[in-house]
Amino acid sequence: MAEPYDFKSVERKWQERWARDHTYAAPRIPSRDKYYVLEMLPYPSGDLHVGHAKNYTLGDAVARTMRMLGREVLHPMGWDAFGLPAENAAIERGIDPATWTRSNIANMKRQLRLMGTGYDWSREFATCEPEYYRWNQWLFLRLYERGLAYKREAPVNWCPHDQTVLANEQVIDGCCWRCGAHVERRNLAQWFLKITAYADRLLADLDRLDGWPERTKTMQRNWIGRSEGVELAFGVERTKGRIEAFTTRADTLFGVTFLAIAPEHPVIPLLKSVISKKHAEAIDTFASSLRSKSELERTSLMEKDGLFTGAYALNPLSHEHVPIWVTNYVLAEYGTGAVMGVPAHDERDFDFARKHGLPIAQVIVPLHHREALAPLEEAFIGDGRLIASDDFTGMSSARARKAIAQRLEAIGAGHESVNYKLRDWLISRQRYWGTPIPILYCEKCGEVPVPESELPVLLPPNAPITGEGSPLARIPEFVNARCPRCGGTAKRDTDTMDTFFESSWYYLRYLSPRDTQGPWNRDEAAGWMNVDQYIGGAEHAVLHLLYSRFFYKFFADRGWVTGDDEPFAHLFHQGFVLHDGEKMSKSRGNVVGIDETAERNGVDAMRLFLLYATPPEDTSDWTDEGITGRVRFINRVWRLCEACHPERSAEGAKSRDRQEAPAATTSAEKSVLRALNVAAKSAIDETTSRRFHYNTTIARLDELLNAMSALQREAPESHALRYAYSMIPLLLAPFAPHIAEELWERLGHTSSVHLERFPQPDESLIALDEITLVVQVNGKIRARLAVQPGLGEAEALALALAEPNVRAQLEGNKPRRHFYVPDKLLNLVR
RNA sequence: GGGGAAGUGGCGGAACGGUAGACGCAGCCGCCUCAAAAGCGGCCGAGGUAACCCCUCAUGAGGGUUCAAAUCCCUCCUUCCCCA
Repeated sequence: MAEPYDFKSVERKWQERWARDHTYAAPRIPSRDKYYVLEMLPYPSGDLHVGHAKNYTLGDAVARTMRMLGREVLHPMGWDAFGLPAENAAIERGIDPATWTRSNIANMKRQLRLMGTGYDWSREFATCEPEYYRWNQWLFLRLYERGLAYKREAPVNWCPHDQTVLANEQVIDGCCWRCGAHVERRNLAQWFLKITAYADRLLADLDRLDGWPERTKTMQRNWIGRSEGVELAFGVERTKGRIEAFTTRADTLFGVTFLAIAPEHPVIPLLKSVISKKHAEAIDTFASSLRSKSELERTSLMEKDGLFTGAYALNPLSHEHVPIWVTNYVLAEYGTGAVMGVPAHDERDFDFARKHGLPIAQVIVPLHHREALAPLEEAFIGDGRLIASDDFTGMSSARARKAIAQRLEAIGAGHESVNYKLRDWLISRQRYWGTPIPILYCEKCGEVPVPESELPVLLPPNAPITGEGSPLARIPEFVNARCPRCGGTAKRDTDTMDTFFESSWYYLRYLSPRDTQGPWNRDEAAGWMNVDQYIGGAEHAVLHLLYSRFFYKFFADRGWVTGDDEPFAHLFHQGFVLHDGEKMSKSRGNVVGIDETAERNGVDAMRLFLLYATPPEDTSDWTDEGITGRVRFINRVWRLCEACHPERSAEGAKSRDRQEAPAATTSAEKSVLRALNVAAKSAIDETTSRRFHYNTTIARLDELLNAMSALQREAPESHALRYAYSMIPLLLAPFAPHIAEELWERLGHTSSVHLERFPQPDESLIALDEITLVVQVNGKIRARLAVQPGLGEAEALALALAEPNVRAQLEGNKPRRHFYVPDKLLNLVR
């Protein structure tokens, strides 16, 4: 019995060799066909498990295959190192966030190497390094110059547990995305990035992103939420004030029976001048009861409620007086903070009118009707024909929307307008472990940007991190500064940036990670961008992936990047990994770690199993039985190749050159050569089509081993077998890089198999000598004919009609029609 | 409430309108062995048949398009994901 495969020492040996030789280093500027493949940079949370491994294994297999197909591959890795968990560790265990983060990075880097991934580590960086976040500050100032970063007081999502403000995207079901605490509303002065200035381009360019999953694009479209309509003004009676409202249904304007405004609406002080004291007090009570409620509660969870203000507004076209109500479901931040109430034609307005006894005025009827329907049981929300709408009566909804918009415009009471659900991106965080916002507040000069020469504004060490309030605000040496304009005393902004800021451009930093002249080198960016294949979880569909597109468009507008103004040409979302059908979590204690798996099964087996278990986009299940199949595979490869090993010394020198495929004579030999080429074709097709269903490729490798076993039993000295031995390392290289490298070396090669060319499939060796032609009668299989490929239609028909079973089914008749798919099937229709 | 994806043997899956179940896991039988493990070979959707052949049924349910549907279309059911 041959010695068993010692995966542990082989895997360690090659991981060390690859690190020593910089096997996966990419050139500064690509000289030929470049391929930039990137997995979303990880947050250094501590330990990697097999769920992470699935993501990185996929990216690694893609990178290795493309490299072997002759592309110049950039495959970098870094660390999204700012963020709350480091600070929480500081609060809970008194560990310095920087220390905690650094040790996690060291551990995770070790684990990534342990997985046998081929990254260009010379490009590694962590976003918490001053050399990185200085460029965050630099980019912030560039946005600031253009008016794309601005500060304003706004009601914000406040997490009472993490004591910080959250972006809308970080509020999940009314709760904090990180800690799950209930989110409240508060008013604070905050920094925003004006992503809304790019709303139209972010939406329109989705249509060009052919390499993105449709569902991700749909999510972004919904998030941007473009709607076309009319912005119109209602005059407030007995005042000179106006209330602006946006509607997509201008055709229902004559059906307005009330106006709903947010309790925070700026018109309220004006209303108070014309209403009774009792009404004014009631409004205040109502508003204060809502102040701490989250948006979700107000718009979805709470019952629609409201209060008549005592004031009336004037419909600009019908000149009707409509009561003004404050409601809990209209939000000051959305649109104009006011909504025209049309109970007959809007579900929410209908419910509200019923509850509060407001009139329901029908102005739209279905196209085939001429008069109002009997009292409505529910709102009629469809398009139709207008009734009771002055001279717009009789028009279709679509025509009336245009006509009414024009009339409003003519009388100066409105105009056509586009509204977006997308709101500006709030980036201020009252936290320590992030990029300080490079702004000073001078007693004389006001808001002053930190000059470029003074960047980076360093994060001070030894901050008092207690979990309450802003740590930076409690460090006088940090807060107190000189005004760069007047030299007087100034105070620093004590907020840090949302960590999504740094992850919106990190893919550019890999191109020149040590650059001191700019965030990236423009020549290298021109050479490498955009990212050819981006791989990461679907949970980032509207967060990171939208912010990155926004940033990149800004960079393109500034001329800092050239070519396409989209950063990611192709996007792939991998599915996650369960353990025995359950989600992996520390609390369940069912996390399958990288270290234990490497120890027990070897990482080549782990990588093969992760790719083999399911298509990569599907959820997969880690089971102990599942991986045994891949452990067997590895051992089987080893045994088969060891059987050939004694001949190595004699053949070694010869086998160093790429061998020609020997002529196969027996069917077992043909099977081996065919399986070899089929496997190569599968790997190439799955990669270049970007389907990445390597589960099928690995099944083809199983078949190759089966064919080789059969040939070995039959003719152990066969040249075809020896040829297969010489090719197997190349085929395995993208998926099981260690054993591939070891076998390659044992064949006598001195250079890395990962820098070799992948075998090009030979179609003539894939073709079969004899194929099975299926004969159907009326779509049901009635015979299988063993024929030569390329058989003509007439011959096929003649052979089929000679089959007894076919004749029996035809009952002596001639088929009326037939359909012939060459080399596949013949369907006879009776 | 809205949007999206998916339902195939005991299990993971394969089949990109043309032979349903590749490949693996589990199971069963055999070889090897004193024995076991490992390994190697074989069987493995359901029913009919002594049996090979062959026949019938079968891709969540029901309908449709087509010479031909797991695949395309419609309705429903279930599960998962995203958004509100």
